[in-house]
Amino acid sequence: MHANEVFKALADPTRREILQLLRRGEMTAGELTERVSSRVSKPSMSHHFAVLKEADLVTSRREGQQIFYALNTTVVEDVLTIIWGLLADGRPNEEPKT
Amino acid sequence: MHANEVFKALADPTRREILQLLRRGEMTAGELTERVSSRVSKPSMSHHFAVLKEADLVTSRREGQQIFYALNTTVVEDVLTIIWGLLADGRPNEEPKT
DNA sequence: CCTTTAGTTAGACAGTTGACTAACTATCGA
DNA sequence: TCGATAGTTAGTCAACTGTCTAACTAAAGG
Repeated sequence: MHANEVFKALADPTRREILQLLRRGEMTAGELTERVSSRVSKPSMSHHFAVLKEADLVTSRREGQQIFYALNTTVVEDVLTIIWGLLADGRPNEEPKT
Repeated sequence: MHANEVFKALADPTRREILQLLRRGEMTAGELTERVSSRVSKPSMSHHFAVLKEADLVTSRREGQQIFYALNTTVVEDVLTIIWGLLADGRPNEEPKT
């Protein structure tokens, strides 16, 4: 698990928004480019997709002219585990707040 | 909650190592500087402490000549919530793997 | 084939980051 | 008050990041 790539990927607000848009299901590059609030160019978006793929946070598949991106849900638990390992160890747990 | 500051703070391996060292309890700036594997200078470490404080990931307190840093454990749940919100929504939960 | 549409790759450029050395501030102890 | 110790602040610099435009690749449809 590449913690460095994952956190660097998450450190950009546009990329976090892409991930949020993908929570409901896969979406094409063009659709994501239209919906992202920062309204960056297609090449910039393409770059962000590459970073997210490098971090293994999304997968892609081509269908005709379009490329569909989707959350790589298998990485979710890994990420949570890393954060937990970074911040929540060392002492017995506090009372969980639900 | 400043997601951007938090993720930028977590995107550096030295800072993640600082957080890991702090899991067992508070530690002085000097002690952290000695123990960090990248062996960077004191000013560089001071910079990292500032970034971590800005992200509200650590707290500090002076005791005599030394400054003790500690994990801000109250932010842990917030961070986990952000990650969960970014990556784990949109569909009914899978079977939790415990 | 040629054109259109969808997306990526290449290259440039400003802004940010992480590192260093040098100098400064703060506290302790004699 | 002087010197030593612990950290921070200031200033510099190379490397990295995010953005853009221009040019390229891939597929569809006539």
